[in-house]
Amino acid sequence: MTEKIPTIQDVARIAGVSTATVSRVLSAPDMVRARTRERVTDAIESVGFTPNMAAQSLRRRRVKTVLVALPNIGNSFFGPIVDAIERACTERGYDVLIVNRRPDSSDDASLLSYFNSNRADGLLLFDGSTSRSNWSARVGNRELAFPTVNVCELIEGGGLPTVLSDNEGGVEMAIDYLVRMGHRNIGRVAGPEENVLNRQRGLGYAKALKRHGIDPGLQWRHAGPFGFQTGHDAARRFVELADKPSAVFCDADEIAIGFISELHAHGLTCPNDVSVMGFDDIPFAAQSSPPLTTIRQQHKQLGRLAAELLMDMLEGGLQGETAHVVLACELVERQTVRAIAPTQT
Amino acid sequence: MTEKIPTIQDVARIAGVSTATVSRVLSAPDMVRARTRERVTDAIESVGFTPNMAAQSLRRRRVKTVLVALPNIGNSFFGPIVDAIERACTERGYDVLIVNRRPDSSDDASLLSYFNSNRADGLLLFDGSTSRSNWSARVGNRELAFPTVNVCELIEGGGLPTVLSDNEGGVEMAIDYLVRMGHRNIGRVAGPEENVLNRQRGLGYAKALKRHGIDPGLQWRHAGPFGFQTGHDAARRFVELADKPSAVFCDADEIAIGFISELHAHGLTCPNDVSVMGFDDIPFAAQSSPPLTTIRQQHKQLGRLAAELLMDMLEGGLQGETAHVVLACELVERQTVRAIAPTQT
DNA sequence: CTGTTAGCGCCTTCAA
DNA sequence: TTGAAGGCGCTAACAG
Repeated sequence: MTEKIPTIQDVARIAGVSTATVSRVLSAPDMVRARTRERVTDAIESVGFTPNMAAQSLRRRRVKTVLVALPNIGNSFFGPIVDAIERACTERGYDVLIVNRRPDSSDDASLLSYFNSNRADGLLLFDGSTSRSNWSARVGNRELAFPTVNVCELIEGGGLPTVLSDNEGGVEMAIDYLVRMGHRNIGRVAGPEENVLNRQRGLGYAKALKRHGIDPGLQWRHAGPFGFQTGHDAARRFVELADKPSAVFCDADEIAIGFISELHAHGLTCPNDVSVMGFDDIPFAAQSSPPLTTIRQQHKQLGRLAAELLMDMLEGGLQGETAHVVLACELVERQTVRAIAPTQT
Repeated sequence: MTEKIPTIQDVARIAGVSTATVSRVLSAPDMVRARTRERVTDAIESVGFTPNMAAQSLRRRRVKTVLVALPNIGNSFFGPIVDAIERACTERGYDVLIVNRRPDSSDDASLLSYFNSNRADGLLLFDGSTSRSNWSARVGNRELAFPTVNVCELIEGGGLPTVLSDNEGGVEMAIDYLVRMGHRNIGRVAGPEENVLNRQRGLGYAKALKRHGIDPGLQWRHAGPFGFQTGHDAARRFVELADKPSAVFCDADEIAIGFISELHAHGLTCPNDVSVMGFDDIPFAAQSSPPLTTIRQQHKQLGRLAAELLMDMLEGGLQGETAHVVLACELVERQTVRAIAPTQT
């Protein structure tokens, strides 16, 4: 029944050659005479030989595997990105290992162990917690040896190659748009305080407001983790507000959608009572009612570029600088923003 | 800078013991005298030793890795399930490898190669295409040797252990509920024809309708792949209907949400003009406007049970029968279904 | 309780 | 162009 899995030895025996020749046929076919090569190929075919990756990895010291460390696989924002990563990796023969990054303390060590134990050659790291300053502290030690690319978020001062969106510019774009639509009292529901994205987006928010002569410090603000819940919380506080902003920018689509949803539960509607914008353009943004006006990140590109950059590094490219790729965002106008006649605050 | 990664030899040398002893400390500590053990532990600590998994796998013939093959990572339905799988696996020291299952032909072979090449010990397979009858054909050959658990969907006649929801019962529950709310003209937007889920859910749909004296054959129906697009298409056809059903059951939440969204674009509203139900209870279902009434699958449980079943198999449990786990669904009443006075069709 | 030994399957000099 | 041989790092008998 369960026949033994064929090894390179079996192939060699059947083809009447040495294992070295079989190995060459696989990794350097040109070194083998055509006739020999054909016999070997046939033998491989006939027994259905697949190189044992454990053995191969042990010899070659690389496993052709990329580790993807996410804060939360369940978050729909990551779906398309992981999809793109998987595609790019598969194309180049790499496997994709997924781990959920728990906030738990000593997690860094466990990520590193993937490298030390030869389970992954490189790391695609989604991590934006500034509190994790320890990562950068390790740079210069052996830790640096784990080829890593920051994706979407980044560890400031970590000195790692990075692929992310122009968060600051994206938010500016959002605010500019809201102002153009007549809004001058623009609240914000921010992401988690300890996250770089929160900072970057906050910068864009403040910068754009100032440019339009609006004091960012005077605007309503709420912050919390990325997710619906933060939107709910914000909405519950919003409805109590005496002087309500006419528009609210949310740091993430999930927050925006949660915000609108909870608003509805309280009898307010968007965009009649408030205009709302999100950030990300997750697949659901276009489906929610009303469809969400938002800033699009290039999910697919982010994933693909990060993966390719990492694989290039693994294969010896990237001799020079530390790459830092910033992708532009795009305004997606849908129906959660209403034009109003400018009033004073 | 990049110091050499320590091996078991280094540890042995430092601790003044043989590599065998170090190995024992790691896998069978009780076999080692306490004092020796401590010396070894210290040595391990001091050099930061982590066993090389490639070497370990080569010897042990197992890689402690589970392969998860999804039809579409991007689909938000899978998020929570993959999350649960990853949790369960991590708890027991398994890694999770992810592949997107492309509909491309000979994909089966590539999945098998994960086993043959010793990259994964077992497979969690999300596949419900009945056209894929070849998989079952292989059972009995070496193919069977790849320990596999079907999740959510299943390959009929594949004879593989399976973990899924009671799809038939779930849909019955939905229809019963709609009837209870006064609906007797109940359309359906189905999933892809070639998918088992479509069949199972169709069975429940027909069964429940018949039980209530309604002819399933007379109801409006539309089918398409799981995803928003199918909901859109269905809605565009729906608005043209002369005799509109008062309620529509959708085979998936994404379909339902797409349906409602497109309905709105055509000036119809839910539940005033139509009542709509979905299936799955994806995270967004609760956030959409209006919040979606749906049938909940136990995502976390599905993922966890499947993973544990597989790991049990890998570790020698499951000597006996082929497990077939069916989880109950649950009705989640929200706001997309309206009670109406019963009328005749 | 601990050490010695012999590979797991593959790649890669080094010779022929 | 091909083969022989050694070893990657670890584990699992088998001795002691």
